[in-house]
Amino acid sequence: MRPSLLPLGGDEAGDIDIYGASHFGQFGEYMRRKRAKLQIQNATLTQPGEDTVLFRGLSIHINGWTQPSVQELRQLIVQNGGIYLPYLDKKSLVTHVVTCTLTPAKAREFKNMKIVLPTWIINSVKEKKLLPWQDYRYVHQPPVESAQGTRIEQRTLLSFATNSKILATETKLRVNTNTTIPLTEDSQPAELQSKHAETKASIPYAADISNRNAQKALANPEWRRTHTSAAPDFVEGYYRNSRLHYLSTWKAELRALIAEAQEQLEQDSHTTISETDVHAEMHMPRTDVLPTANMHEIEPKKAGSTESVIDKIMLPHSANVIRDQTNNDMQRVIMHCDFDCFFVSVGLITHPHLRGKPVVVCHSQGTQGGASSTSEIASASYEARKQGVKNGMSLQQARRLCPTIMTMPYEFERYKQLSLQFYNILLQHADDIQAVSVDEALVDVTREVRKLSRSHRCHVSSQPCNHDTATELAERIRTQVRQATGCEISIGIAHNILLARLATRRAKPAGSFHISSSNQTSAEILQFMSPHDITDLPGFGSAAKSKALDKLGSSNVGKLIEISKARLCEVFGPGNGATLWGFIRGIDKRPLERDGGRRSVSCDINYGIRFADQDEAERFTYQMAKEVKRRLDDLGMHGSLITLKVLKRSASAPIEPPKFLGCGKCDSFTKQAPLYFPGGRAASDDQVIGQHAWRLLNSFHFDPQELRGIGIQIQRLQPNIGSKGTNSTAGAQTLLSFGKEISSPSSRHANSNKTVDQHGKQRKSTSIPPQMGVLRDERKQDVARDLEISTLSQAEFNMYHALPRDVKRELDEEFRYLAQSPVAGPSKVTSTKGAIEEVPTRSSLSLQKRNLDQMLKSKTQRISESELRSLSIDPVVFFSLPEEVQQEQLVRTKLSREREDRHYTVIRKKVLKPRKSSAPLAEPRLRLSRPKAEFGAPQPPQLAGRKLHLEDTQEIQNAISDWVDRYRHWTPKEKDVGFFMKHLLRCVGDNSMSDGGIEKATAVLKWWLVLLRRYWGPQEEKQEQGAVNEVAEVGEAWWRAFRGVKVQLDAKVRVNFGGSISLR
DNA sequence: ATCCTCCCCTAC
DNA sequence: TAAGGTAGGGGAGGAT
Ligand SMILES: Nc1ccn([C@H]2C[C@H](O)[C@@H](COP(=O)(O)OP(=O)(O)OP(=O)(O)O)O2)c(=O)n1
Ligand SMILES: [Mg+2]
Repeated sequence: MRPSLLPLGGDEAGDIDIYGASHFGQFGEYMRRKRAKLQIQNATLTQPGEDTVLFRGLSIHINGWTQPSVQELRQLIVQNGGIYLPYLDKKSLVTHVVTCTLTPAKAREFKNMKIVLPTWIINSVKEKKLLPWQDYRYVHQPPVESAQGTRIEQRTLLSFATNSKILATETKLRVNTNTTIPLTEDSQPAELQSKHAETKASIPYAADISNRNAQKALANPEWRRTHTSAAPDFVEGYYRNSRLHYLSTWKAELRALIAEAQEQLEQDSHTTISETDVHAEMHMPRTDVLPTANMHEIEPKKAGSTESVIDKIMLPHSANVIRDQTNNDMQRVIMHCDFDCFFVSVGLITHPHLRGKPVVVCHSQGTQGGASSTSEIASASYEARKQGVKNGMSLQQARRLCPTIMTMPYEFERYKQLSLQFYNILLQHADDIQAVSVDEALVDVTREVRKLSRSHRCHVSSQPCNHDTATELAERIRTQVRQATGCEISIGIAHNILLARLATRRAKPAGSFHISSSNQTSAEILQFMSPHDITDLPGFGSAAKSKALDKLGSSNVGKLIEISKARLCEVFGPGNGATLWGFIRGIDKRPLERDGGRRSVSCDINYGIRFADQDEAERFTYQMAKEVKRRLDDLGMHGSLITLKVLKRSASAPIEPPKFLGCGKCDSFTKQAPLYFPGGRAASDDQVIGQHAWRLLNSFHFDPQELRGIGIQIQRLQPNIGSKGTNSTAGAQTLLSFGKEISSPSSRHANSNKTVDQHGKQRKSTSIPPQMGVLRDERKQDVARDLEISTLSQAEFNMYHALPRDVKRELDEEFRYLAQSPVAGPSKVTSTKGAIEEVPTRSSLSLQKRNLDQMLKSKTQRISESELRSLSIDPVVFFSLPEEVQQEQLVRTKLSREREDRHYTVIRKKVLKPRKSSAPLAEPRLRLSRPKAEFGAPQPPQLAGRKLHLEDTQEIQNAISDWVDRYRHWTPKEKDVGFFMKHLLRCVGDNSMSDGGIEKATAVLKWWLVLLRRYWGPQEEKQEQGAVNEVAEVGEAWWRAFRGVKVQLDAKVRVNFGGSISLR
């Protein structure tokens, strides 16, 4: 009865990576890039002589082992005027590849290049003339017999195509000369080829034929001004129509929504449980999953049936078990739920007459574009898929495969609506849920499946229940979704995410499929895995496939199972290798992902970018900045780091790529800078972002006409002052209100009825149960926390515990002690680690005392401005906050202060960057929401440890201003001064060819001087002693630091250049 | 060792 | 004519 795990017959490996093939035209041109070092080394090798022109204009790469050696060949190339390319990357144009042997993967990669034997170099040098490379062409021998006929055919075609003369004078050698390729103007060569290439299409022939349709359109200046990035409202219009933009946006919204629901639930359960005993828990009102639907009837505590009591008491425990321990992985029940051809399914509701036909959703409608539309297909119906049509293909490609194809327009609003209904239904059944995308989610339904099983056993007494309750539940969910949305979903079920996802493929269309850990032996699971390709595994795509093919000889899971874990790690990296090793065996221990809070906000447009001049580019950049700012505002965030990304047409790409107004093959560049606002840390400002972005863009000095894509990313995010700071966004708001329409439902009686139940009002057992796992973690942490807190004064201790739970958790996260074990450290306490026991010194006591006083004051009366300032809190900002937040802020700041003063090692929960859990204690890390509200002012003043951006005067001034300004009430930290000095010293270093290094250092010092005079002018002359007041004391410390740095710099300058730096 | 930065890669 | 966006995992390699 159990489903077979053997591969289905029928379609199989014809896995053409269509998306990869057309995606940005970058194909599998995968090459690990290394930094420029080698190229520099190389430059030093060059000996420009008079007759070194043999290889002039040629860029030659040497692949793999060669005879003679790479070094020798390199020397020959370089000495004879050629450019040696140590690595193939997409930014350099290679003309020839020299090799003795080629792996099949490489052969594919180099398919369209001139591949020659080393003897070509040697003989050319010997004869002092450039010999025809064709005579030395490397011919790849397919390792096995295999019918590679087509490929060889293509090679032949290629060599013919490139057979045209090679002039030694060519500076940029075109890899492909198009003239011999017969193509009509509407059949795009790139797509033609990718269609029947069984490998990812490499650089297509004739890639340098400019798209004539596009050229024609762009030739009209008026058209260009209204239809491309030159248009004043291009950004807005573009985003209204970009499906990928919607996909990304929706995903973020859904994740935020779910995080919010979970957070609330967690809090509720904590509160209840921590204050009550198990009995009380039985009466605990369960909060519905939907944030909006929260007030629900309290469970009529009619613990009537044994069953319900068991549920109440046991379930949290099972949930607990599920949550953390890996050895219980086999017990989880994960469902992967995914709409069948989502956009098409939705579209069919309003276009019922197209049902059963090959249909796609794309922008181009009807006969628009004729047979040559490059419009991308977002979703194809299963009828269309039978003909080979795939999501992501261009319409013209699809028309070639299926001439009768029909199109439907996008209906973005409805996608979102239906998605919300879908999620609402899933939430009714979820212990935990991960939003994968608008049409797809991973749901942990362990609890409900268990419950169903139990009740089955009850009712069907003494039957060894070979009944698949998971599938039963899946079918019920499918029915629910069908009734609510009119669309089919498919569900894959398994005990882990990997298998659930793979099961979904089997389930589709309109079905469910269960890979049961109890019914399937591990051998069967291996058998199930074996026919898959590496690209079927989540997280492994075309680049992974190339690596596998290249370095391991196969991308098939059944073959890869023979590779050792160590080898996989070598090839794919330590993390990915281990993951892959598990995946190949059907093992996947990953928990469902939770939204950890936003870390960056960005917008990119890589379509329709066609500037005529700088002005257009500038205007566009400001449009983008405005968009980014809007997104930040919606999130209530701002950030202090900006990254600009630019796509520039690759030298080898045609002016107009095959895809209409696409970006084509591009080189990509990024540059980042700190983002400063005039008044300090205000909310974001689109003009300021625009200026930064434009300045960065300009710094590349690219021809505006060559630009093909622009992106602005903001990082190091912080909540805006006074902002609620929750994850709720405008989008989430919409979602929430939508959620209200769905009544909270239930599940306790769910097993008694098969219809979508009406008793929704009765109970809410459907809600997520209290998360015992989390609770447990929290308790564990409580211990640690109390330890830490014990170093606080009693008043602080009290206040700490009076804080709202979530705030406490935040503080806890934010300030963890690394040193908790009583390591008997050396009496010297410089190594900040493990110095705990030395702490209770007099100074710390007095510190406590002082804080106590301040704490008391802050509780009873308004804290004074000067006190605030002493904590580097801006009084104006402070008093504008709600009182609770004020308190939180005070405690937060004081905790931080005190601990630092005591030389504790404080691990700041990188509020800005809580990436990897570096958590030294408490292994299962409690996942927390982002800080709710935080001051912009007392930012952890982190100068050291981060890259200093000292590219231009503006940045220099900003960086120093920021530093001095933030610390103006404090003496500068030695560490920061040292860090700063080190950078300056490097500027005037001997080894670096730093042109302008001295100037830069001088500029820095000058600006520093300006600031010091501004703040502490009077102290400049005073030597040591006689600090009249605190301010003067601080000022003198700053001046001392300045003089110290100046002395060091002077010393080094004297050595390296003679003379000293003049600041005059 | 562990961090940080600057990428690449992946997914829908 | 079409609307190839985006957040986040992870790795390489340098800094600390
Ligand atoms: N290259 C792509 C892939 C997907 N999508 C959009 C349209 C899809 O309908 C939706 C969901 O993507 P899926 O991968 O789930 O594909 P479908 O739902 O269309 O088909 P199925 O899930 O049945 O395979 O995302 C898109 O716009 N472009
Ligand atoms: Mg789908």
